[in-house]
Amino acid sequence: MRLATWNVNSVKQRVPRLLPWLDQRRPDVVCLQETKLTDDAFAELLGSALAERGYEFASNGQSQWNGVALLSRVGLHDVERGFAAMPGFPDPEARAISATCGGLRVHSLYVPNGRVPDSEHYHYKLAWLSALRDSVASGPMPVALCGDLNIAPADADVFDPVAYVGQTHVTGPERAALQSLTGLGLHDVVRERWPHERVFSYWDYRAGMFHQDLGMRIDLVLADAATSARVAAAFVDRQARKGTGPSDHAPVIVDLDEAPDGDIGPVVPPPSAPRTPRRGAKKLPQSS
DNA sequence: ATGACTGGATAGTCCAGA
Repeated sequence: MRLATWNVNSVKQRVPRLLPWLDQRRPDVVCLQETKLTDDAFAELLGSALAERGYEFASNGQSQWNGVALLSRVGLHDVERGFAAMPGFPDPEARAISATCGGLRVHSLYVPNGRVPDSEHYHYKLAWLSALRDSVASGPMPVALCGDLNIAPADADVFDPVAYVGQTHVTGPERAALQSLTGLGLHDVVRERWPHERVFSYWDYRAGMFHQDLGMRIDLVLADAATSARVAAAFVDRQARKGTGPSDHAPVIVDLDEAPDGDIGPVVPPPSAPRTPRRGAKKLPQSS
């Protein structure tokens, strides 16, 4: 099962990148963040294109800001928007959706930015993460938390740790909140696969930051031990950050081998299009 | 150069992102 998460920075603007990416990468389950559309507008924009590709979908959106969604062609059951005791600012925001897909409880998360350490937004971020932790602790297993966590887990996850001192995404309390999540027994599967490599998932649009690979790794997949033991490949799809009209985030893709007790796998057969790469296509980083 | 880019809402520019 191929699981992916992507902060698309407006799904309306990203349609010309999202649909070809679905056709090329053929993920079974996709977590989207920053869709920036209401649920009605999301269904209107993508409903038929997703159905053609065999995806069911569920979104939790609002106009203008935030918005998350799940796409799946391995089932989409027990959809929950938000989570128990999720704080608002002050009203609840569209930052979380979860569902059971192919036997896995999948969460698509867009953690609040935090803006400035010790600001109201920052404390909101920490409270939101704390409530998420409690919700996941009492929720179903196996589980994968996927999305834009807006925290760089370690100094190696930012291009210049010195430049980030005093900024959000790297502060002690944010990293402690992330550790409280992984303390539930969840594994940061991309970092475990690439323990020493420079791996980023976000690059500022400005000043050629992507071209210079000056970014951060803030888009994460956190999976329980049994699921992380199924990881066959885990990587950032940098190709999706290149070219015309990209998001400022790249997708994170995780391939899971079949579950020992029998993951039913895709319920919709893949289209018969050839899987051979284009001539001149560049190889993606693979896990073996 | 407390900037550079992009998106959304708006109708001039401002807020937000990270």
